[in-house]
Amino acid sequence: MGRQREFDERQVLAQATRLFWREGYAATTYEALYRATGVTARSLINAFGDKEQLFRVCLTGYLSEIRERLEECLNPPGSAGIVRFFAAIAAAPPADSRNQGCLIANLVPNLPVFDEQTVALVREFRRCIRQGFAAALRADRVPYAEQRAQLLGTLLWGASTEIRLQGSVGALAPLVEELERLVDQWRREGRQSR
Amino acid sequence: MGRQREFDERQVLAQATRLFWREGYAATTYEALYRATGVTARSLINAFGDKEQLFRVCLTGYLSEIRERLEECLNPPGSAGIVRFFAAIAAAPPADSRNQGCLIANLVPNLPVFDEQTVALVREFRRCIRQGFAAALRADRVPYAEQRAQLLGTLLWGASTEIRLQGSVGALAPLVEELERLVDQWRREGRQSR
DNA sequence: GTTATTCTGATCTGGTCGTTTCAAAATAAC
DNA sequence: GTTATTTTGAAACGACCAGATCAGAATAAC
Repeated sequence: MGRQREFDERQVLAQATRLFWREGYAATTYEALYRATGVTARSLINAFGDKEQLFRVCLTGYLSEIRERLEECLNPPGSAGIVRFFAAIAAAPPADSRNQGCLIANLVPNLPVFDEQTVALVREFRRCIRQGFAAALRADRVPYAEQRAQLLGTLLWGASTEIRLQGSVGALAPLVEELERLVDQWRREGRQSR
Repeated sequence: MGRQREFDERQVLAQATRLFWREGYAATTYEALYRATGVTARSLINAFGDKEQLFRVCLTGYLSEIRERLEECLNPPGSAGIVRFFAAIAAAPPADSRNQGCLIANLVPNLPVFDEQTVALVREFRRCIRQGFAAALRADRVPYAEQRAQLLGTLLWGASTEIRLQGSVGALAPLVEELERLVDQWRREGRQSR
């Protein structure tokens, strides 16, 4: 019923996500969104609600992509999957938005300006990562799995900062290499304690 | 010559730093600065230049404080100092601004809005941390010192994110514990390879 | 075709914020 | 005391931005 929408929601969301990713939430104006998507502010608000709600839709899509990627890497289960996950991040093509760091990590310093639902998404992201890492470590009977999963989760936040500061995922290679040594060591501990 | 300043610059800078730390650069308005310091926008601009220049003075003070703290912890030299450094961060009193994460790490996601000189400060911070960590590892003949220093530096960025997300340094305790195990292990490698 | 509903584009509005202007006040040098 | 210089407060400026209003266009149900 009524006039039908003139734009493809998925396409618009993808481009909006890219913009939010590169410029940040606050710096992304409706005008910039219009330039990037060809959709006017009025229509965006009509379709998705206000700016933060639109942003939240983008965040939700991002979160499920990450979740998917994490599950892929952690299959077959085991701590090697953690290294695969970091390596996959470090392998983003040069023009990819991922060279801007993690979309979700980037908003942590600005959390006070967001409402509860958005904050909840950030916490969900963290929980998801930490839980995945812990399961992977337990699969290899690595001791202190929870604590080490926390350390790896913290390291992932840091990797995002590092990427954002460099503007590219390139500098992550040595980190992945070192991470591999670390996880190998933990896996050895797991075999000994069996 | 001329009328003398009616406020104590150091005191104002300290309070401005606290405000920037808690609210972030963009969210800190001149009016908030006035409420916190009693100094009007006109006077601040007169004394320190525009908002970003004022911020940069705060950043510079913060940077030298961190540098000092790092040197303290890394004395006597050795990898144990790294754990001391992280532990010192995790020991901030509840009302301390440090419960808001690292002042410098917090601006990385918003780097595009800052000019070259401010970005340079961020890079200087990173260089300083990484170099300190590497020297500490080399003192114990830990192998892969540079790469591992990079990993620890990345972990420090992540710790800031974690603190900022939690609003307190409390959740850092398990991380420090795990870090101690990790550094101990590296030190053992150093002794073996000697 | 009619009606109701939804979308779209142009234009406003209300508000915020960083910075400037201007004049007055205060002080140092002479 | 006079002059030159600097600081201060109030008000105003100019830019920007998120979201609202409103009328018109398009479309689906009937």
